[in-house]
Amino acid sequence: MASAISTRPPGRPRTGVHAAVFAATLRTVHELGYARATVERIATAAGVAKTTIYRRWPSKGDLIVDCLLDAFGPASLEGASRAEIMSSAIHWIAAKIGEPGVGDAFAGVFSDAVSDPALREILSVRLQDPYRLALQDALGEPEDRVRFFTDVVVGTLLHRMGMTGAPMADTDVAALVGMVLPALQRGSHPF
Amino acid sequence: MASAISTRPPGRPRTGVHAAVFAATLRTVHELGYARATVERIATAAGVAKTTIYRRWPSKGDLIVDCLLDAFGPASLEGASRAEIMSSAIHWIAAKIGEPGVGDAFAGVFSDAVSDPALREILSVRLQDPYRLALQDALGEPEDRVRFFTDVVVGTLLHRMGMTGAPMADTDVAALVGMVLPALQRGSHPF
DNA sequence: AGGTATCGAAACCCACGGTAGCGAAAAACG
DNA sequence: CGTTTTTCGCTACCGTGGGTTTCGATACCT
Repeated sequence: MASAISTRPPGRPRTGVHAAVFAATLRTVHELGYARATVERIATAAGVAKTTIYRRWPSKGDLIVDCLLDAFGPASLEGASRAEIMSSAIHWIAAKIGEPGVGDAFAGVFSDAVSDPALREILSVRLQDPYRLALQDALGEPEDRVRFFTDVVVGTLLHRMGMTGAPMADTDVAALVGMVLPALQRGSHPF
Repeated sequence: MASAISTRPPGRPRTGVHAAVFAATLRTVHELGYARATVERIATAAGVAKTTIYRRWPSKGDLIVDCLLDAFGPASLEGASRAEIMSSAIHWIAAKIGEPGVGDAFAGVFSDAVSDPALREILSVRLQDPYRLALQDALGEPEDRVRFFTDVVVGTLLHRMGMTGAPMADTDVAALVGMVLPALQRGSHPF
């Protein structure tokens, strides 16, 4: 296969624009809300043409998911015991969702995904699955249980965000931890 | 104030169309999903003109909220103990969200509300507040606690619905109950 | 310089929420 | 019956936003 990789293709190279677009996305979503954060406005805020955005991301949903992946970064999942791991994971995702723009963007794509199976697939596979698999491994819990805990934690945080417009306060996050941990310890038979 | 009520106003009376529109709304949302359930399509499915819909409901959000109010009906909130009341409430809302069209409509309007403060107000005041107040009364719990439980229960159910496209299975609803009840019993200090 | 691929700008298409204007139909009243 | 009043369905329309197309300009490599 010829010289394969590492040979720079001919023509004008792409300008590195991901970082600027991600920053502009979060900033715009934070200032205007998800619905008013149009691709046009995001492009303008990033100092880039709308067409350039669509050359890199096939849809607004893909852009947001990539932006969230960049904002979340790798999961930490620290802790000596299963309880500590779960606790730190909840605090971690709550803090991330609390960052300006991140929560709005997350709730926004999730909303769009409800009636868009393709976007739902992207959201599920690219954003949630990696963290879910890491959690399964760290906790030694089966897939369904981790999915259940994910529904509870992320669902609660997003519902609060969606209804009040503000991220969940620390005391409530603590209450969430205090509610999930016993269920984790009890095992898979809460009856 | 003259003859006040009970005097029939002149002119052509309105055709009773609410029931047909509500049914058409749930059916259309169930078959096509929230995003494809346009007002135009709902009107056609109800055998009514789009303008007639907008003569009765100021926006699509109001229509959906009214439709959900009609579908939910009054809360039951039966049970001898606080635990039984909470348990029956969770099963009740889970069953309602599981009805064809209801969950999709709920998740859809919730999604729209994320970036639409006016719609969020409608959703909060007309749909959630009545049930929340009834729960506060029945459980004897303060507002913040009931809001927290609402976030957990509704958030979890909607997150599951949004990610999988299907309502939560009974065993998972039971697990949800098994997670919430101890927290309810523990009182407001889960530390 | 020549080849190639990207960039920005502008025009465009389409779907959808929501509005305006109109003639027709349905009731009440004389 | 005709007049009045209100609603009906229909069609045309507007604004916005996601996404595409086209085209000249520009940046890189050989």
